[in-house]
Amino acid sequence: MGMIREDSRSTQASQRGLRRHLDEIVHGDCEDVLKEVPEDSIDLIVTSPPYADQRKKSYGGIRPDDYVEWFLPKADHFFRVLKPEGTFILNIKEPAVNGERHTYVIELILEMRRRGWLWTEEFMWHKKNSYPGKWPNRFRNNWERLLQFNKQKQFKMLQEAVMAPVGGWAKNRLANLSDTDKVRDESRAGSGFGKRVANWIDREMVYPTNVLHLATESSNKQHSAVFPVALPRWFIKLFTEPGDIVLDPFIGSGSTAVAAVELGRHYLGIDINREFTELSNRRVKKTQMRVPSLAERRSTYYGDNGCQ
Amino acid sequence: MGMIREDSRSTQASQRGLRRHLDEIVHGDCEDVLKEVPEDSIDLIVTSPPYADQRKKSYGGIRPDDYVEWFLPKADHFFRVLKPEGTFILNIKEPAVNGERHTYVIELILEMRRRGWLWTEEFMWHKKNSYPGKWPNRFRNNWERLLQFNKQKQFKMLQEAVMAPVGGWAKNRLANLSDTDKVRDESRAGSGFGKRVANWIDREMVYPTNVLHLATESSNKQHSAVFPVALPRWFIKLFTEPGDIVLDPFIGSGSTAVAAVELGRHYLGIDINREFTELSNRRVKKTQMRVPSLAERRSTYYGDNGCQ
DNA sequence: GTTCCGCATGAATCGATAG
DNA sequence: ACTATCGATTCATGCGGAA
Repeated sequence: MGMIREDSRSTQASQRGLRRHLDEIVHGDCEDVLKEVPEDSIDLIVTSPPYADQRKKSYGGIRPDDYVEWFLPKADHFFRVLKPEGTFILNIKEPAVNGERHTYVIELILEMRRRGWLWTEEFMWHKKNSYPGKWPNRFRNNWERLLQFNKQKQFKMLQEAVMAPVGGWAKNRLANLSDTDKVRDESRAGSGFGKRVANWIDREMVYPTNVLHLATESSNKQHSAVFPVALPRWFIKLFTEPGDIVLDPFIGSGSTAVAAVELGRHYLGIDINREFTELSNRRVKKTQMRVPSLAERRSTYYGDNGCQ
Repeated sequence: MGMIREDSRSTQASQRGLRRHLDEIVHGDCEDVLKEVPEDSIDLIVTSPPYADQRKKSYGGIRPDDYVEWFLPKADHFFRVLKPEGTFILNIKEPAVNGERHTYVIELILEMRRRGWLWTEEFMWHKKNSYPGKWPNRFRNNWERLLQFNKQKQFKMLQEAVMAPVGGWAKNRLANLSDTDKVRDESRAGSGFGKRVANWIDREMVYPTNVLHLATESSNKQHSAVFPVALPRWFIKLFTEPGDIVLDPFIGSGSTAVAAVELGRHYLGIDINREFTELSNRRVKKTQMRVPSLAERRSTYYGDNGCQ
């Protein structure tokens, strides 16, 4: 445990079982795949597992009442492979069942604490564009939980990496810039908007809060990613350094791997659905081709957590 | 239960024990005071009880580990006095203790369900002005829970009363228009943009979500209420009709009573701290003097839940 | 009258110090 | 070792006075 700083570089990647899967998206049950991953080797786990669902489907068909039992053995594996100073971010939200919010998420928190996890924080994801709909006894759900678990009270956290422009007009100006605008302004090294952003970093940046304001990525042509890349990106910047290893055991459409590649981190993705692994592998490959420029740009700025 | 509509008017107020305290803020322990309130007589309970605290103080000195035990007998009283179709809104948030979020809130949810409550929904209060500070392992807390409990699956809910103008959405639409579009629109008819926005606000109303964006009234020198009036106001409009009865058993600076008066509902406030009851009684008196005009104005509009 | 600047004010949390 | 107290840190908001 005294060699944390050295471990956090890619020396860990040379370990046998891990090297086999490093920077890959593997098809399989994460419980099986993780058996081949050495203990204390992962810097960050960030994932959005299949939510509990009433009806049986090929993917994500866990009944709410069975969810805790289904999840706990996997959480044990996560505990084993996570570095002592690493972090586990779990995106989850209980559905309404029988007119009530189901209790499996809060039961899961209690059970994970009994198994050694620390429930360090609960971030709130405000989903700015939520699913439409109307019910007589309920409004649309517009938020999800981002549970932070750790193995010990001292964990790696790089708060400066996610500082955001100070509140008010500055934030709105930035939020309204499109990605292409950002690229254009950065590239024209001169008196563009990007340069002024750099000035603000020195003076007018504040630490964020535990509320994240992000829109879901709506209808991306290929895949319907409910887990927007900005979400893993934020936590990867916060809890890892370049060269560290990020694990997503339910990687779905690959957002976590995309974010890891963009930020120069290693990734290990797992999914039990073969189509998803193939899809996300293609998506990550595309990212890797355009990443050299992105890696530098994104690491300098891109530090907002949405609006407010 | 078949006379819900009649009961929801002030006929209930004629019952003996209730009439004694109606439209008053009473000094005492809510467990004692509520013994004098008949069962099934309250339409809405909305409250922000003292949060658990490490240190002992005169007000709010409950230790986190003792909180569930302290709260449950009170919750039993709330259950008794609440009408079958009534709602209980509980504003609460767990502090960080020993590097972790304490679990007493989620334990309380589980215990209240065992005692017959339905955990219908969890609204999220995004506190736009959160307490400052910086710590090595944690960001500032920027949200609190608003737990909704009910006695039965069918409860009174008047969704139209809290519909909000599309405001933010309209603004974003405008912001995303190209510059040339803006110029063209501004040049047109002089008055231009602002007027169009106003038209949209008047016309397009949408149902809110389960995320509320409100700032605390901390900077208010008269009464520094961490529970802003807008919060009880929103739930009173959503879950009661004019003439209904609202209970706040930990009324503090009186925000719930102020909102009830503004909206033409009866209130019953309780607080164990005598200074608070006197303060909030004065505050409510002031509200009652200016309310006749307010009641009409507020009931027509004032329906936003913050930014969005 | 507007706009702008300064200032007080928080449901906070951690780590150190003291009993 | 365990518990109570204290200092340091930090930012959105609304008020009041000034330009």
